[in-house]
Amino acid sequence: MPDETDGGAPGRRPARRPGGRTARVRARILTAAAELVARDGVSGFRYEEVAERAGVHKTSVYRNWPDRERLVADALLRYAEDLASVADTGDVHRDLVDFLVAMAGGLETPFGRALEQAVQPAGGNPAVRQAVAGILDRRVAALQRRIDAAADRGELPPVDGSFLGEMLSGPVHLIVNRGTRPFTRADADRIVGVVLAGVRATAAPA
Amino acid sequence: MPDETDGGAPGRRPARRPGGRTARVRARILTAAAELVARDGVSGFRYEEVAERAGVHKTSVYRNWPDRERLVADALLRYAEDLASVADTGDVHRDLVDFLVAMAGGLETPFGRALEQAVQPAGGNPAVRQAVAGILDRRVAALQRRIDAAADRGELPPVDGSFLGEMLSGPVHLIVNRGTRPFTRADADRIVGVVLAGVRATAAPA
DNA sequence: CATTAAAAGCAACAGGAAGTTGCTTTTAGT
DNA sequence: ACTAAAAGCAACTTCCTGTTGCTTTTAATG
Repeated sequence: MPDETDGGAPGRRPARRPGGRTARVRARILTAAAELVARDGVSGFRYEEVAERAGVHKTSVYRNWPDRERLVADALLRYAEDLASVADTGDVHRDLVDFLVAMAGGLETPFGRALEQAVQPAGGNPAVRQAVAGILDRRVAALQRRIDAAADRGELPPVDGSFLGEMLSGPVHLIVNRGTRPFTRADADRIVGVVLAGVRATAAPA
Repeated sequence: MPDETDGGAPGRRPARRPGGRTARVRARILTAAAELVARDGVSGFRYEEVAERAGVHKTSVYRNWPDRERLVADALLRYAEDLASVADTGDVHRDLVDFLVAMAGGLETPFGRALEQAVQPAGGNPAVRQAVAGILDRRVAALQRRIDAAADRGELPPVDGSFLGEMLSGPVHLIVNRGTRPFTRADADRIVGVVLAGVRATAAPA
């Protein structure tokens, strides 16, 4: 995650110094920020508390991240790597159900909620939103690959993978975001069942 | 101290006065708050600006709504009446597509985004969340009635209306919330097509 | 229409976080 | 070992939140 590597022209010698202490300080800040964002949401975490928790002075936080939104985004991105992946056991239905259950689990996490909040179009730097949206989309991409594989094998008719991804994950997001009831494996099973049946029926109308 | 029930029963005569000016002031505050919430999101609107926009003194806002979250909720609820309804032309598919398009239109509104934000489990008074969730759910209820009507006529197999509602509106929320591309009637048509086909296929297998 | 108390207006607070600045100290890179 | 980049530090200013005591308006009541 090199963000501010030199301006560009190599001419200047003045020696930037991303090593050693600086790197340590930045890492601690990001960790602290991520924890606080997960705890308090995107709005609601405080610079001073970040500094305190990171064991770093307030000004160091401000000077490294003059933009609050960027700090949030960098913190989220740093911890966004552990995303659910999609297995390929040969049984599409089962693989998709597993994926949805894993995805729901991730979304229910405080951290997942923070990510979710960060992509909301209301409020927030557009650049940040796009960055976070990108990492969420990587999941969909994995899903799409799995679907394409199934289509190649004839398990499914050829379909638009991103559309199918939306059909599958939309209800999951809805249920988890509302938070009024837990998302269960039975939910995932019903969703996948209806969507796959629907895709098969509409693609091959007999 | 005969019948000085200050606390509970409506017996107390000391003349509360919800009429006239008070009502006007409260209405102006709610209007202003709703506009600002729509513009700046749930977090990000300021009491002082509410007061200014309402042409009312700051303390009047604070004294009427000591709780920030309650103010937001009341403002949202006041303007949440104009919700999309579901027609019944006899053609389920068409009715549902119309509904989804209308719903997407509502969600794309700054106001819709604010509502959406208010139900997020992260951050925010649980009571408020539940209130807002309630009004969003009224839409689903209308949807459910339409579906039940179709089932009665044999257009659809008997299904769990709330499940169907989630299947249909989930993808809409997802697409609109991401905000990366516009939601079109073609989207709605595809969604309804797949879901209805899926429901028919899974309920009447073979 | 006069009375009266509820509620609005007003001004002056305290408190806390955001953000800035000038200076000193540490330390990475040569 | 030297030097400048970056961290620490302290002392600000600014803005918003939330509160309080007092004055003025005005809705409700008779």
